[in-house]
Order: sequence, then C-alpha cells, then structure tokens
Amino acid sequence: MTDMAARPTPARRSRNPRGQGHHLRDEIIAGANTILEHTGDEHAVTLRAVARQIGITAPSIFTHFADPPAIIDVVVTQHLAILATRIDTAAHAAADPPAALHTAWAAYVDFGRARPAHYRVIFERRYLAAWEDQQRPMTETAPLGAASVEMMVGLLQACIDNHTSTSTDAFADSVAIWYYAHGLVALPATITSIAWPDTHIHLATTIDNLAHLTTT
Amino acid sequence: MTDMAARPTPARRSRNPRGQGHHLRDEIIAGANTILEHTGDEHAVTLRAVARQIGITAPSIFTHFADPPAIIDVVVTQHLAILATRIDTAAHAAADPPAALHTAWAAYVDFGRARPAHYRVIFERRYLAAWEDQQRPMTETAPLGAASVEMMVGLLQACIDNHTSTSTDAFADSVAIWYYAHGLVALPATITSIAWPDTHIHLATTIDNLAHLTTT
DNA sequence: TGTACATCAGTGAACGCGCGTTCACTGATGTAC
DNA sequence: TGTACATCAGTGAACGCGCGTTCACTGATGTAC
Repeated sequence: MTDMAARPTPARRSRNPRGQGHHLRDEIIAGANTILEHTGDEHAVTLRAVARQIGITAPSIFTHFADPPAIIDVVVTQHLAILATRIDTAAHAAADPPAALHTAWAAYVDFGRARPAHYRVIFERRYLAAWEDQQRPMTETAPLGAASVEMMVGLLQACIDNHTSTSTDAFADSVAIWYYAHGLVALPATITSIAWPDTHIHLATTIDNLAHLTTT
Repeated sequence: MTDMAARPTPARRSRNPRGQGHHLRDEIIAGANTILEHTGDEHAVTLRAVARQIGITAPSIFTHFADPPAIIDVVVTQHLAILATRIDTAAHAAADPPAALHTAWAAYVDFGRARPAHYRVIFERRYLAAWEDQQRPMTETAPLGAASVEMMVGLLQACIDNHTSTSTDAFADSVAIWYYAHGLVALPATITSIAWPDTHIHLATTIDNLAHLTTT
C-alpha cells in the first residue's frame, strides 16, 4: 500500500506486430487508469509516468496522443460512459419507478465510492478553465454527462407520472438530489475526521425526501 | 482577465526594517492568496511563484515556511476561520432559529461561490492522503472545520427545540444539508454546460425540506 | 524463390523549462564599549 | 561621541530532478519484382 505507485509493472514488453500499433493506445489508457487509481492524483498521470507504467519510452505516446491532457480526456469519456451504463442497468433492473430512482442514484454513489480518483477527475476537474487557458476543443464529456442527467430526470418524471412523487419540477428536484449525491461521494472522500452517517440509509431516506416520493 | 496570473505586481520592494522580518510571512500568505484567486489552481501556488508575486527571491521563504504545503496550510486555516465567522455572524443576525439556519447555510454557499479556488482547496484537497504520503503533521484544519459543523448542527437543534423542525436527528439532517450545499457550490463551479436552477431559491426550499422545517 | 525496398513500431539521446533546495554572501542597522 | 562588532533581512548563483518535446535512428516485417 505504501509505494504502489513507485512500483510499475516489471514490463518486459514486446512490441506490437506490424499493423497492430494501435493497440498501444489501449495500453496507454490502461496505464493512465492504473496510475490514477493507485495514486488518486490526476497530476501523477504524466506522459513519462504512463510510459514507465507500460514499459515504453515517452516519445512513443505522441503517436497516439497529442499531449497528456488528451489521455485524461479519454479516461474521463470512458468512465462517463461506464457511469451512464451503470445507472441505466440499475434503473432497468428495478421493479417500479421509485425503486428505479433509488437504485440509479445508488449506482451513481457506488461508482463514486469505488473509483474516487476517477470520480474526482470527472466532476471536480474544471474543463472550462482548462479549455480557456489552452484553447483545446472540449471533449464529448459534456454531452455524455448530460445523458446521465437526463436519465435521472426521466426517472423522477416517471415517478411523477406514476403518482408516486408529488414533485412539480423534475429537473430542479433531480438537481437537488445530484447536489446531495455529489456531497455524499466527495466530502467523506476528503474529510475523514468526521463520523459520517451510514451512506445507503442516508441516501435512501434523503432521496425519498428530495424526490417527494409518496411510497416508502 | 486573460493573463492576470502572468503579471505579478511590479514589486519594487524594500526590505523590512530590522526586527520586522516576520512581516514577510504575511506578505507570503497574501501572495499565495492572490495566486490562488487569480489562477484558481492550488498547484500554481509554488514557492517560486509566490516569491515572484511579492518581489523576493525564493530562498527567503524558507525562513518562514518549511515547504510550500505549509503555506497552503495557513491559507486553508485562515479561510476556515473566515468561513466560521461568516456563518456565526449570519446566524446571530437572524430573528429566529429557522431564519438562522437559512442565513447560516446561505453564508456557507456564498463563501464557496465568492472564493471558489479557496473553497476547493479546503473541501476537495485530500489532507489525509497528503499526510500519509509525506508524514507531515495534520494542521488544525480538522478541528476548525468541525467547529463550523457543530455550529450548523446546533442551529438545526435549536429549530427542533423550538418546535419549528420535526427532525429527529440533527446531525444526520445537517450532514444531508452539507452534502447538498457542497454540491450546490462545487458542481456548477465545475460543470458550466448545464443551466443550473437559481441558487438561493433552490437552497431555501431544499433546506426547508432537508431540515424538516414546519414554518415557511 | 530470392532479394531489394518501404513501412511500421517503436528507441535513445538530447534540449530547455520550472521546480525545490543548498550555500556562501551582502549590506544595512542596532548594540557594546 | 566614535568605532568595532554582531545580528538581521534578505540575495544570487548553483545543484539535481522530472517534465514535455524534438529528432535522428533502428530493427523487424511485409511487399514488389
């Protein structure tokens, strides 16, 4: 646990066969994910660190990525897609709209708890600032995130349509739940000196409350 | 706005008179605050950047701080104290317990909105991880943060005692408000592609809801 | 079937940069005698 | 009152480090003839 990040995989790596060079791209992403997970720090994902991690030399990365942020962009995009899938799967497995709302948000929170570093990069990284500073094009991150938001709003709207929620504004109330769920993931990840309440009980009762659910 | 951070104060600086060298400590903190505010990035607060900002050479800082994180620690501690004061002042200016709860949390949110970079450093920086990695002693940050939390819990308890709240768990419900308030500050600061609802209306109605207030 | 060539998947040395940190120093100012 | 000295508030040059990035290259492998 102490120096996991300092010990890259032994990395006797043989080069890809001719025509298969694009596989290195996947290895680079995997290496970035490993570093991010082990260090918990976006700034540890440097070009040279990724190269060390997967046993190549640094310049090889330029064939596949223009610069280090481009690697992080792909990591973020992939994990936003994973998050959206988790939410969708959880919602579809539920018996009724209120249950779907609960399990979908539980999937969101579980994702954030299971991959704290990735969650942080997705939701605490300031894209606009990075874009303004470097004039880089925005990734497809915003639309992907928007898909999850729309899904969550739809689940609450289904409860309203179903008369299991008395909410009069599915969007505003979904945002309230999102604000809450973000704090539920982020604050205990940062502040460990507080005896936080049990996550899932707290989440369930608060969703009942913020979503104005009538069935519980 | 474009290159504020790249333009340090012209800095014709005269040295402190003999015996007043400790004033430089305050200048260092002020320089760190300026850089943090202008760049919005904790990592921009390097030893050399602070030195440039206030017109001294880098080694001079070692007289007053052991290392760069020590500067940030003081910035965090000072701003946690400012936050606690804002909350306390807002609560004491209110007419009754429910109003105090509202204005106190509004003060929290306003603080986060007004100083986004400082808010991020306080509540998104991972002290424990930094401590584990570097074996540095924890600052007085945790107790200071705890003071604000206790104040918020006390305000809700006052509502319960006052029979203006039907909450049965002041701590758990205060944590719910905190989670929500954190998201209210942090998510719109990061994600700008969403048309977020009006902050203060949303905050007021959600506090009514999460605090189980009966008077509105 | 053999050979020349082009292509592909990387390597390895080198660069300039900003960083934290060290160390010997400088020059002004207060203090002792 | 004058002077030697100690102290204080910094300076300035230098170091090693990891970083992103460049450039010429290498060596294996497929393809054309």
